Amino acid sequence: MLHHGSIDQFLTRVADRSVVPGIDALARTVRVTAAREVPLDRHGATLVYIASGAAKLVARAAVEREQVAAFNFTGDLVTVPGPGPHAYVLVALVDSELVVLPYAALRDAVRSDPAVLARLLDNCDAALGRCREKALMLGRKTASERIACFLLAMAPRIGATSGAAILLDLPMSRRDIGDSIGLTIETVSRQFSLLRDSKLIGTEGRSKVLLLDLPGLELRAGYQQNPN
Amino acid sequence: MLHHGSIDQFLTRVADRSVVPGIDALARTVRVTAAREVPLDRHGATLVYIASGAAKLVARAAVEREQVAAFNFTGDLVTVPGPGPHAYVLVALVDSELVVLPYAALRDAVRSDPAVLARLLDNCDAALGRCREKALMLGRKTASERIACFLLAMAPRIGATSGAAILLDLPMSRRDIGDSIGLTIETVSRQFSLLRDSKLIGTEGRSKVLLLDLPGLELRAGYQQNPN
DNA sequence: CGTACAATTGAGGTACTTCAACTTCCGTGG
DNA sequence: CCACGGAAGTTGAAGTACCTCAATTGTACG
Repeated sequence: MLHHGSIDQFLTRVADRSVVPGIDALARTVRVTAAREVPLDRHGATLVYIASGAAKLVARAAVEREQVAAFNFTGDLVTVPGPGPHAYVLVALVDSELVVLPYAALRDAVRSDPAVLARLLDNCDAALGRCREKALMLGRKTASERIACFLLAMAPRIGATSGAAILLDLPMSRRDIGDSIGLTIETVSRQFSLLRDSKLIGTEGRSKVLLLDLPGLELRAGYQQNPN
Repeated sequence: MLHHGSIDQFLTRVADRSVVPGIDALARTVRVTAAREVPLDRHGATLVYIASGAAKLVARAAVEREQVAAFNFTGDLVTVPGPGPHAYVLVALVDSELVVLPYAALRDAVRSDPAVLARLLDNCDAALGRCREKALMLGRKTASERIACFLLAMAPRIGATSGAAILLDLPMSRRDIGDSIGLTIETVSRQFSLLRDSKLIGTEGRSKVLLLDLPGLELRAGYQQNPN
């Protein structure tokens, strides 16, 4: 039986094997071009696997007031919440290949499959951990701390080591960054300039950021060493 | 074999049965009095079941700058993150009975137990959903919207219907509320006063809040009906 | 009933936003 | 290859929502 390549990739990465009973009836492969919203069935939560590309999970607080709940990259698994007090949409940041599944139906299909459940739980734990760090940032950090936190959080996810420095090729705009960390584009821009002046980062073009001084950035981010 | 009552309760609620192999070696029952930090092994993440009481999960952004990541109540399951860029502690809001387990060891013990994994996943999904709503609130809502959101979020968790209204007996202080929604105690207090003046809520003593007008509060909270 | 702490209320300060103008980047077409 | 044009980003000046500091009032516990 023939699978689309993205679903194969999803199965081997998420289930550690090529077959999950009933998955073909659920999974749908979608190509989405940059800046386009991922089309979803809106009857409940949706699970999206990013076979390639990058996306932002956006919550609408009001017209012209959006909060980026998460950025996700190739290989990531995202759950998009269903109906609730606020509407969530997934928007591609670059041309992307995605596998889309209704979350409830998937959960039911893998109900007695501990390996897949464990994988989903790992993924959810990681997302929760990142979301808590984001909440901390949004609630109790200054603008300059937020930018440093943001860059440090991106480093392990999309950073490439470049000598002693780390190179980030950010697929999101200043507006997306601002919507993610609760600032305006102007404030984001000013803070980037300040970090550049402090020699903590270097920039190249619109999207490339070079993290020059990680300890300095961690200090700026207000990272507290866990005292234990 | 004799279990402590709280562990029994944990097992029947989380595993839907009274036995999980190896659980006795892992689980520890703890009584914590109000305002006390829950003692945890700090080698990794910890799972805490609240057999009775209430607790706040606190992240330290800096000295005198705390963010409440979550409030949890009787019957809730909380994962406390282990070492990372910021330190997390769980603090009892009232006298509480808790079951404490090292998360990694528990995960290993239930590795091939789909029922427990599914329960943990349900719990994590719910926590992630609430955390995302909190991030939205912290990033893009005004002070008055935040208070309304907070009260509406508490309603289904600890609210008691009182005629057409909902009565909340809040176990947390104004400072805790402020640390949860990213405001100072003074701003929280002022917003409570404004809501009272608008007849959207009533208050009684320090802790009791009566939600008088849910549609009005939802409007004030900036809830967007999911358009689908 | 008195004390200690929590909450409220007021006045002034500030970090970030808003509004505006300018500059840079980069894809497109000459 | 270079020039053009529009969007993205940067920088500056003024405004505002929330914070900080301070004093008062309220609440619950001994």
